[in-house]
Amino acid sequence: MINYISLLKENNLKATIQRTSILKSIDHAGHINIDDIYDDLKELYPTLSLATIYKNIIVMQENNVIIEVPMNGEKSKYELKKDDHIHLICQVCGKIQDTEITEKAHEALIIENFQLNSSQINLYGRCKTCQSK
Amino acid sequence: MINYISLLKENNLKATIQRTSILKSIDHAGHINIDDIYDDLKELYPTLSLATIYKNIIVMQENNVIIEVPMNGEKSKYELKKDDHIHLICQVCGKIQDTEITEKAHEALIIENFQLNSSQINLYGRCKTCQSK
DNA sequence: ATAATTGCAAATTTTTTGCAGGTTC
DNA sequence: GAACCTGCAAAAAATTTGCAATTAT
Repeated sequence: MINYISLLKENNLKATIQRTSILKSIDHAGHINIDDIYDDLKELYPTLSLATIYKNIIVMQENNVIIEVPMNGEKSKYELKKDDHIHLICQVCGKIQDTEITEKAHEALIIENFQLNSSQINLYGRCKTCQSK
Repeated sequence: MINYISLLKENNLKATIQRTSILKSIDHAGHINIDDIYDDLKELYPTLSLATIYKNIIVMQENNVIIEVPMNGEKSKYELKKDDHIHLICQVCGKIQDTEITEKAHEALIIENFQLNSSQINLYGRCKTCQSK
């Protein structure tokens, strides 16, 4: 159970209800875009504005609370900041699942003459559930 | 030397001067976004419109001539269609370099319960040139 | 000759901005 | 109480659409 208030304060951001709600929405969804965050929250917080979400997505990225996941042919999604990992994106149901970068994979991505800092790995295919259909 | 006319025709698209020019622009740049394609071409073809570029980027993606490369915090870039590969993105100079997915890396990305179809791997760091600064 | 494509302008959608009032620490 | 944050409305930026004229095959 993540404490969104501490998470924000640790990263030098004031803990407003809007920010904690956005984080909760991202956390629950795993990966979610701005419009879906808005849809998710506007019932509970009818005065919440899209502009506020946009502003906070920017500032929370800058302060390392969340990470952008750019998507092919659709709006970027966002996830809570965590160590580099692999996204398994199901082309049937659209679900995004996280999986760790194994030691073996890590070694395989050591490339000559390139000083690696971070990685973004998206694998497209069929998830377990959609394979049995 | 790529023949853009054949490339288009092989993929069921009419070879217009606008399309071949866009492909030439993408090919020369390696990875380029829509605005930069427009800037690149508008001097040579002053009547070329951004709308035409947008329309063609969509149709050329659908017909497997080009691929979208979604970018963090900026507009998507496009590249000519080719086998899956790794992008080495330099965080200093911004340059994007392609490198092949080795057999070892390929094996390391075989993940249980996921039927892999294609991959998108972006590695962020420092290119060779920027390391020696 | 036919069907598809272009370029323009207009419409729509997405994102950013300015600022008065409110909130957090 | 100082600094920051929110929500609104308006502005700006990005993308899509409709259609008459043009072009590719």
